[in-house]
Amino acid sequence: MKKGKLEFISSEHDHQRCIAEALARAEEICANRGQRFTAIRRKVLELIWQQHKPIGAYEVLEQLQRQGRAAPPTVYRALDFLQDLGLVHRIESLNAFVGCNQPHLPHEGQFLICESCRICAELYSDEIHSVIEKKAFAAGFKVRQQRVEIMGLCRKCLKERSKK
Amino acid sequence: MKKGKLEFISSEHDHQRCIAEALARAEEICANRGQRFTAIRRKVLELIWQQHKPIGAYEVLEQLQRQGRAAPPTVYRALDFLQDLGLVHRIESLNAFVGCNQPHLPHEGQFLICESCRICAELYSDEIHSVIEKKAFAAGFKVRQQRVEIMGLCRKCLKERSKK
DNA sequence: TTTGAAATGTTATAGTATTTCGAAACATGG
DNA sequence: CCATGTTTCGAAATACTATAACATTTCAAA
Repeated sequence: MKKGKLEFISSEHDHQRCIAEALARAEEICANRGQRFTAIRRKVLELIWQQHKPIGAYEVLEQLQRQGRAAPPTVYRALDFLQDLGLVHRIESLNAFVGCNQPHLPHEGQFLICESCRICAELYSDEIHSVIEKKAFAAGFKVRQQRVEIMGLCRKCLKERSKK
Repeated sequence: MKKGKLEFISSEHDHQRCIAEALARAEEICANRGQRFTAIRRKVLELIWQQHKPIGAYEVLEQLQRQGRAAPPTVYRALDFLQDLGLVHRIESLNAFVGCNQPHLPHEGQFLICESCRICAELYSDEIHSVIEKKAFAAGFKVRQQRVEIMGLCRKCLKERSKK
């Protein structure tokens, strides 16, 4: 991932490696915080990272069930855990979950969601963050968390659309 | 409502009038667009405006049922209609709905949600809007809609908390 | 007054998330 | 190594949120 400038995932990127890195980061973060990165949690995180698209809890559940029994609470517990550690974000407008690329940095969620291909990328813009903070403060509001969800078309889908 | 600076709803504001104004605005907007402001739609909007807090669809349903039969689709249809006209916004992180103060202006949703008293106020910040637009554009993304949901404490709850 | 479109009624069902309680796995101190 | 308390997981039930599908009614324009 380039620094400073977000790029949508290119089709040629090595996704197996991408997943492996995410799992490695997760392992490290859990270790640092004395949390257990159990088999279920690892599997759920891995399933989420299969694509750069948000995935629903019940979709995760279905996948899990292909290798044994599982019930909704199993998935939701894992998702809660992963969210608490910043490894996964919930996309409110989709009721779905996506892996976080920068779990080591504390940040608020800023998401670009492509309505065509469903890919979801994260912005890490201090500028957006601070403008929101400023405006909220001006209204006498103390911010605990801010979520930004941006719907539209990613670069790739935009290009394809203009071809026609 | 003051211009330029958002104020959280003060407890002494004349809420009956507030509701009446919202209904009058709705009536006008419907008329302008050749849409029917039916009894159900009016009632649902009125229920939503009872408080400046987001209200769930099933809560609206319960209220509706106090004066006759009603089923979920009735409520969701009215909510869809009201959202299409900008009279109501959906707060994604709460699965709930809140009335819009500025339905005549096209705008994206920017919400301040108090986690203590649940009151929800809307920002109308061009600055937030344009910064998000700019950053998305820089990422090659074409924005169709943006949602900002800010969780924290409103002025009033903040003050009360500091008393203790 | 007919008629076609929009709105509503009704039943069923899909989709998302949590509660509750009990069993198992794990880390830690003795 | 065992006892013990804590965390994690299993399992069943249920709550909450939203939509599908089709019948019926309402309304306005021809």
